[in-house]
Amino acid sequence: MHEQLTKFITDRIQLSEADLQQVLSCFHLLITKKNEIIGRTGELSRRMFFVNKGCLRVYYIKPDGREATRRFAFENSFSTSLASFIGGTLLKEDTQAVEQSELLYIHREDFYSLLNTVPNWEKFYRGFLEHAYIINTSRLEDFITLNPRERYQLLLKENPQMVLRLPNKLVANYLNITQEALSRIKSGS
Amino acid sequence: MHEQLTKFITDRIQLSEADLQQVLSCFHLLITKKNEIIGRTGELSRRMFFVNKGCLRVYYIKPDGREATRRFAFENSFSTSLASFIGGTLLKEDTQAVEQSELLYIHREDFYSLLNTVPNWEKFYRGFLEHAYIINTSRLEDFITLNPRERYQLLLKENPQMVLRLPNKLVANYLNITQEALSRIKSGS
DNA sequence: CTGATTATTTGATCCGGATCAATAATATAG
DNA sequence: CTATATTATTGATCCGGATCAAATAATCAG
Repeated sequence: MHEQLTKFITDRIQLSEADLQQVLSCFHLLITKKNEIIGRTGELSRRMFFVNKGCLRVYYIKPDGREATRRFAFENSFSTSLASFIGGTLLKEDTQAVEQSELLYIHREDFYSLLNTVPNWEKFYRGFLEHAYIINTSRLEDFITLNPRERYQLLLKENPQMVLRLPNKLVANYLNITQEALSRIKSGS
Repeated sequence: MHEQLTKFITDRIQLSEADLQQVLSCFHLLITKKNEIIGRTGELSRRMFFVNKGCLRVYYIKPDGREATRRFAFENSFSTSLASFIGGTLLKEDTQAVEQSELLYIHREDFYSLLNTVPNWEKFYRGFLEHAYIINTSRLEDFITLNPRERYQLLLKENPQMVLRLPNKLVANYLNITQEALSRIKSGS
């Protein structure tokens, strides 16, 4: 059950067997149904998820009820509403399992206490933060430098699985355009 | 010369006097002229800046030559093209002093070697990364959830100095709209 | 101080993507 | 398998912000 997570961690930092076991013991299994919501705006940010199987979607809900997708997380990636997780504050976004998923989650308190008990965990967290920052900055760059068609073409090039695997509706939302607009872009008109 | 920087650091982490001196000794003064460019797209990311006085602007240059501003940094904040700084890779954006500025910079190698020599520097870096992540995510949120007028109103509310201190042209660019559009928004039409 | 450059404002027009609407195609539940 | 709901496509229209243009105001260099 923990193979993928073990690989993810040991690819990034060195851990003694005891430390590894301590880390793994903090993670719990969560099986979700398709479309199940596992984090809601306004709740306290309490968990960080590792995706063993399936896909998570993190999205803002606008005042008019519409959604704006910040991120998708597929197999072998971590996902949390980090901005809230850091301070243990209220969530500003929902997290939804887009597919039937198999997740491993760690509680916020456990995550941060590992920083004190496992010597290399600080380094793991550092790498995690750096990666999260880079991903987010790249996405910000896309929005301020590209138009919708260019954003789609870039996504198709850099992350084809996302276009192939997810319904158009969600891909369009991720690109911050309507599904009608995406449909027209795809048909090349 | 190092008072503001000292305060910034000691507000965030505890350091022995010796450690503090070691950290400060890594920083060098740079006085810039107005509009001087201190980091260019394509160069290696080598420095991180602390703004003692003045203002930095970090912006992408699009294929057609137009610019897209990612960030402004005013007094008492750090600024670097972090995504490139982390890996020591090529810059994807320019950094420009928008005003005559007084900066303290640290070389990338020195910054990262402090992680090994100053016990609490890892914690400082962690806080830095967390803060940078939060800022960037908030900006991404603004772009995917707000329209130009709403982005301006939020900026005026949360960061009035930016609107008051910078030329409209730059504020508009930061909001990712034209200066004509900003002018019309301001005049309330 | 003065001329030249740069920034701002205002107006006219244009255009990409949103919205609204109607089918058609798929997916899902029972 | 079938009925129902959801998603995708296509067309018509609309609208916010871009573009282009011109006049004014503000800055800056000498």
